[in-house]
Amino acid sequence: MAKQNPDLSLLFHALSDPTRRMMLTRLAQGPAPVSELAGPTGLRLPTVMRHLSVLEGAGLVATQKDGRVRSCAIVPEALAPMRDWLDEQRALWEARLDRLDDYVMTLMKEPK
Amino acid sequence: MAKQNPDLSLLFHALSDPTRRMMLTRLAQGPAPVSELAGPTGLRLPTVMRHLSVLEGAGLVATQKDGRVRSCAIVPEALAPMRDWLDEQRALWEARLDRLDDYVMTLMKEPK
DNA sequence: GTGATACTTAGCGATATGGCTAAACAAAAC
DNA sequence: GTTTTGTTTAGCCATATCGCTAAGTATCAC
Repeated sequence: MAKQNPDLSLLFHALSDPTRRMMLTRLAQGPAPVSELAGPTGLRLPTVMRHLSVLEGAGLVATQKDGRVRSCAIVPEALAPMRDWLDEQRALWEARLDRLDDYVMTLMKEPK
Repeated sequence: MAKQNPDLSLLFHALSDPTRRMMLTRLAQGPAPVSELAGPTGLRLPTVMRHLSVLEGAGLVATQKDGRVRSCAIVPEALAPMRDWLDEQRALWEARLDRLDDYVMTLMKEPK
């Protein structure tokens, strides 16, 4: 089986961890250095670094180093593929429900 | 750290695998027995069963057994929490951008 | 230049994940 | 009642994930 949309896999996987979602939510309020990101999690810095790199790998967060401080910021457009998938999926389901409607209508109009 | 929304974690995790997304997409066309679900994946049945139970655990799929056949169907409303999270997150980001605008405006209006 | 600060790298341990085969089970089909 | 069909369970293997500590490295403050 082909890999088909590894982006989505990375994205969903990045979001599947509460710590990472917490970090994202914090970053939604504005950029922050790594330690400030780590604070609320109660986790050690290396652990947080790992989560951060997962978020970066998924394209959800961009970072840059300023002196000895690494500043982290959210990448708003990164969620677009997820939204697209969601919409596409909903469209498929609705199409199915429509076809089901048609089918039922056909049955009802069936002579006898 | 508290667990905060394990539902979301389950949901995102379930969606982070291409095989599971493929299965979902197939199910969007209508209910299917396990073997039909397995076919396109090229994976063995026990493997597919595992994926299926992850999807079930996340509430994305409901199944029922009819004789020796297990019929699987999508649960459309299961994606709602994800959509909510997405919207909430977008709201946060937009709020932030608004505040940034305000800040910039304040700076511009600052008398000297 | 010495020390504190802010990461960063290396590496370990426990558990989870994703694939498999082999063997069991249960309902149909014959 | 035996065989086929459609799962299901048990268990193995390789790799990935998530936490940690300990020991770097690189700036900044004195």
